[in-house]
Amino acid sequence: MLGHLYDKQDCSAARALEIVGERWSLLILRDAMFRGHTRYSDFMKTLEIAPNILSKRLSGFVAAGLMVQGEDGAYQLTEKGLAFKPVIMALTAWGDQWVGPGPVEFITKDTRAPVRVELRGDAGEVTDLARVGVKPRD
Amino acid sequence: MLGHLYDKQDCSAARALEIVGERWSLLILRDAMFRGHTRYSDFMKTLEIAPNILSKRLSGFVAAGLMVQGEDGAYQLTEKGLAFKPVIMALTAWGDQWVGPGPVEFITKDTRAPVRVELRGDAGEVTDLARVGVKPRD
DNA sequence: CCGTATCCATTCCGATACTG
DNA sequence: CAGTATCGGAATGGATACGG
Repeated sequence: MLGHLYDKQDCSAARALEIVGERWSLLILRDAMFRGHTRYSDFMKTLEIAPNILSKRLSGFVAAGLMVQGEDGAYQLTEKGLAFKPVIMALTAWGDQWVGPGPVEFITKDTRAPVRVELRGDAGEVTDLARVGVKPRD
Repeated sequence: MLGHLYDKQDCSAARALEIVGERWSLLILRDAMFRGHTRYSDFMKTLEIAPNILSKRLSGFVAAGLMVQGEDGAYQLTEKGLAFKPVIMALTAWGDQWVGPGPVEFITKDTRAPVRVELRGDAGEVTDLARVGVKPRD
């Protein structure tokens, strides 16, 4: 974890990045969420990461409550960790469209129907990117 | 930019992170997208970032096509840069729910109606987090 | 085999000083 | 105002050795 590097940023994004903003963090979460990795060695196989760094990241995720480590040593995502899925999906979709196509498509596990990240309003209407801003603080 | 650190990862998310995966990158994009920052000094005011790092990040974004620099020196987001909005929104929403509430709500600029990041299928149906996976490669 | 700890080289980052 | 140069320190990467 980055700790309090972004502490002066009164912003949810900054606080999120204190937990997942280090190198390799997002790729580890991607593999945990979408490749079903749970073991230290699973991540070592797909990520060309230094062993000490992987160890540090996994411990950090446990400390931050994104993962729990079972008695057998397996790292399981918590609800907090699983809730991070849309971030990975949005990042993947952006890379897919603007950097270069990849082999990844998101689907439901049961019906296998495609699923995408979208911007929607209260009534469920799709909202164009350019129209979206932040609500000014009072 | 990180260059080719994640090169072996045949994945859109990894390629995206080579462009936006360094420290401060996402916060700079946040300020460009949601606070309307365009000048070097704008970012210096809200981000407690070292000047050399900010310089490097902004140049990197221009090199990567996320921003263009006008003759007056202002940094403007391109379509590629604007398309990154859902990632910041998803990250903010996660931080808001799981790390601590922030003052940020997303709305449309015209009607001021709330907008959120959602997972939807082809028919527009909302899809639960836990049901989403990736389509296996052929 | 799973995972951790250590050593060292390299890269990255932060603070400050400086230039046009 | 908009950056660039420099330098010390922190984070990272790679190899290897260690403990269960």
